[in-house]
Amino acid sequence: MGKPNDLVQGTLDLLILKTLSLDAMHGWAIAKRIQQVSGEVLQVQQGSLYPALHRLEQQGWIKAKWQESETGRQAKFYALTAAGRKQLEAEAANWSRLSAAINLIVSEV
Amino acid sequence: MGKPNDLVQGTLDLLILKTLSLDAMHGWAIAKRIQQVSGEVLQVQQGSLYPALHRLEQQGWIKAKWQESETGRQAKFYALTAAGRKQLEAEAANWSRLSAAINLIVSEV
DNA sequence: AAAGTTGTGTAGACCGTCAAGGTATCAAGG
DNA sequence: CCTTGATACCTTGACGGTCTACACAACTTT
Repeated sequence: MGKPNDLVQGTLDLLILKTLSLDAMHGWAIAKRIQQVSGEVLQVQQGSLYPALHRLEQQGWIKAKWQESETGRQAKFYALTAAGRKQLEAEAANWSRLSAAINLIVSEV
Repeated sequence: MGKPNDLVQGTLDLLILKTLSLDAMHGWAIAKRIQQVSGEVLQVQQGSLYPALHRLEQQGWIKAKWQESETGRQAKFYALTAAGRKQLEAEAANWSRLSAAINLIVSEV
């Protein structure tokens, strides 16, 4: 099933921020949730996930805290910051703008 | 105007193929047309355009022919091949699939 | 004469993703 | 007890598409 690309380049930050806006969770859970909600279409590789999380944390858009996971193990829970909420809005707007523009082309007659 | 990214990474091939499916045209005109049809949202830089055209030609999806442009100058006109039409279908389907999946996440409540 | 438009092209840097590996803990099955 | 699989974190290196910034050429406009 894994088609050529499992992600659209540049949208991972948006996906993570949006997912975290619903609930704080750890990296592993974020990946699982994106995969599940997208109907198994989007696959987040760990080599994409963790660098992205560190990137977002460094930008101050998310904040990490070690906590016990549902399975009783220590896991790094990420939560959206205020700046992250703003960034999410900006990225979501940008995505709408760009995907709408692309659809204009694709549906051209 | 010029936001961070003028394109969504990985969609340029689709945009070019789709544009050429309506009419054979030269590179410069392709870029202008994408920009115009998208309402000036999508900007195709020359450093993206020409490599992409060469890539597509090498894949056998488009074919070049020198012809006189509307302004009376020589220009390289590109036309979609049969394989290119197939590729366009595949890329369009993939875009639908992926963008729909992303929208599922983004519009999550 | 200079500047702008059309038109093609390249070089190098940038950066996000992917493939592939590593570490560790815990649960379940043989 | 030992292995397998799931959970959970992480890094390294390669890859590839896009961007910035150039260069070149011909023709038009100011």
